[in-house]
Amino acid sequence: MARNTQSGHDPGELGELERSILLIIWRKGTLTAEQVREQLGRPLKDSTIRTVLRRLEEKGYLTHAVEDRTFLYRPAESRQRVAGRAVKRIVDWFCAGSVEALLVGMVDSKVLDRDELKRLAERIAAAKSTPSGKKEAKP
Amino acid sequence: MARNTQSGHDPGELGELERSILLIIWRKGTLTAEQVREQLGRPLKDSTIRTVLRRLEEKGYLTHAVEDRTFLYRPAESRQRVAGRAVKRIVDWFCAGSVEALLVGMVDSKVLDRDELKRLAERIAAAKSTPSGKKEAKP
DNA sequence: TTTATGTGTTACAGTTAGTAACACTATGGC
DNA sequence: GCCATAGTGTTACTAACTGTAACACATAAA
Repeated sequence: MARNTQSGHDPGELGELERSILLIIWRKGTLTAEQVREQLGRPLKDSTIRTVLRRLEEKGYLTHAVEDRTFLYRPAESRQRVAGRAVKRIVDWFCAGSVEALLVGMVDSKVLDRDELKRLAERIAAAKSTPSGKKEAKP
Repeated sequence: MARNTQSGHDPGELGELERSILLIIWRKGTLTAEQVREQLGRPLKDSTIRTVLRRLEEKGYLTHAVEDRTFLYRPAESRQRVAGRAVKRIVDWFCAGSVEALLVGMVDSKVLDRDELKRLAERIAAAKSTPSGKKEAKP
């Protein structure tokens, strides 16, 4: 046996190419395989691109709609949402579920500055604590 | 070609068993292969345990000292520090380096509650902004 | 010297990501 | 109606990584 065996999908399982492609789609919104290929710097056959796109869809990161006989791929979830879940996984694994421990760890490993954290927290709390109609992509 | 090809080490690359063992060592501090085996619930041969321990050391998560002809494994880094770096990787990949975006994502995906975030931030800021001798494991 | 106990080496199988060829199908131009 | 083109579906091969372990070697204890 080998490799993760994770139930749900979550990044970290993404390879380099998958990630690049996913990022491109997040950036552009909706793309065909061909367009993705153009965006990528690397010279890859389009069967390659399409295989990766299909896998990303299987893993739940993308969806597609068929328009005029062509697949239009779109993100199935926002970048940040995916990132949020990825972090949750880390928190569960390495911080016994304690977000606080994680934040402390981030401060420790200089990923985040103490003061910055405080500022951000305030900003975020302020920005959204008043659900002033601000629509929100839901689960 | 396949699998990550990451330069530095970072979790996410850890398999289930590796993670379990790493967690045990973080919990207990210093252990021999045998002790690790006892801690694990599963019935694994000790060559298995030792292989995994060696790999974890190669990856930089553990160190060992030889005492009386026996290997004593210890964490090379704290759990939280490793978690912090893992999160940084995610932030870089999926949030273009913006921790703020990540925090927002966490709030979005319900990993973290807005208010909780604020409380934690304050607590953390308060707890350590006065480096009152509180020793700290350094990089 | 034999026996434990612990280490080093080597290996094999399963999974996944990177990469791609090839076959099949509409669709538009001639 | 026939063919070339564009796009899809299927299938496959390889390398890397993890889980799992056997086996050989060394040394301390009995």
